[in-house]
Amino acid sequence: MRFITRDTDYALRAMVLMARALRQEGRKVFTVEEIVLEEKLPKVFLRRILQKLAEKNMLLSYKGKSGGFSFLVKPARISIANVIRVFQGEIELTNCLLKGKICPNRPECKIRKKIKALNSRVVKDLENINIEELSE
Amino acid sequence: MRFITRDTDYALRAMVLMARALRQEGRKVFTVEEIVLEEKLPKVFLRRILQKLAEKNMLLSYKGKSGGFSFLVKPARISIANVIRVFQGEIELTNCLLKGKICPNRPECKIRKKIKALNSRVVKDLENINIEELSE
DNA sequence: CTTATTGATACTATATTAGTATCATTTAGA
DNA sequence: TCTAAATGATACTAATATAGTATCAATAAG
Repeated sequence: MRFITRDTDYALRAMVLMARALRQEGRKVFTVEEIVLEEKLPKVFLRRILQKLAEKNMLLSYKGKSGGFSFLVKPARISIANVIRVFQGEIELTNCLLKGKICPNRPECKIRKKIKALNSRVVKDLENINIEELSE
Repeated sequence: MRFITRDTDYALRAMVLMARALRQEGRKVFTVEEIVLEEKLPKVFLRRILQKLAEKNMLLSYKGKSGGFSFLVKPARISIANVIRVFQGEIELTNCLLKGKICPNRPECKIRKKIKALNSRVVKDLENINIEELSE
């Protein structure tokens, strides 16, 4: 089962790396190249990922020579849930039941309700894990 | 995000239907055709799904004329977790970190530990929702 | 025996995921 | 001012997973 896709995974790793260097060495700006060397990730793919995080106002990007990416939001305020949402959309365990096509006759389906309650807990948990603590 | 695939979804619906008819009318054996008519599902696809449930010893199949499927295990003892496992394998939110390829340098990765704890809770929750109660 | 059923398996279609290629734009610094 | 190093944007390709169809074999009730 795929819960976290590679987009999300790479984004988390890149930011965890950045958060650690920020805390330990005060380093703020990272190029894609630097992160790729540390983490051994596909370069252009990671670039697009960081671009998206910048577009979503988690990171700040600097174009041109000696450019790169830094945090716009403090690592402590970026949760795993936030990152998942950027790349995978809303966290939704009940996809099977919410679309008319698949479950047209069950407006008050029990499976749905049960899974929704579970979903809320999962989301809450994911909201409570942030990049800062992951970097410690 | 895809948590429950259509296999799992159809399997749950078919069994919920069967459990309800069993409780309400004492009906035990259902043909694929009957379930398909009620739930509007693709026939051959559902057949394969029920075959798999039989293979995994949740259902019992009867071949030949007036054959069909019945429960081998009581609906109350079949959890959503059981069904997910049949079609999607072990419930594993940390697929991103457990495969050597993707995360070779982090044997004690923090993200992994956190998500593992979350995973345990999700599994526990899914173990506690069964077909019988879904049919009520 | 015939027919309605499941068993098994090969095939196809579609969607998603993962990644590459390429060119445009920006900007620091020689 | 020019160049090189960086991100921005977008189109393309490959691999994988998901969802389903088609078909024939085996079985067993009546």
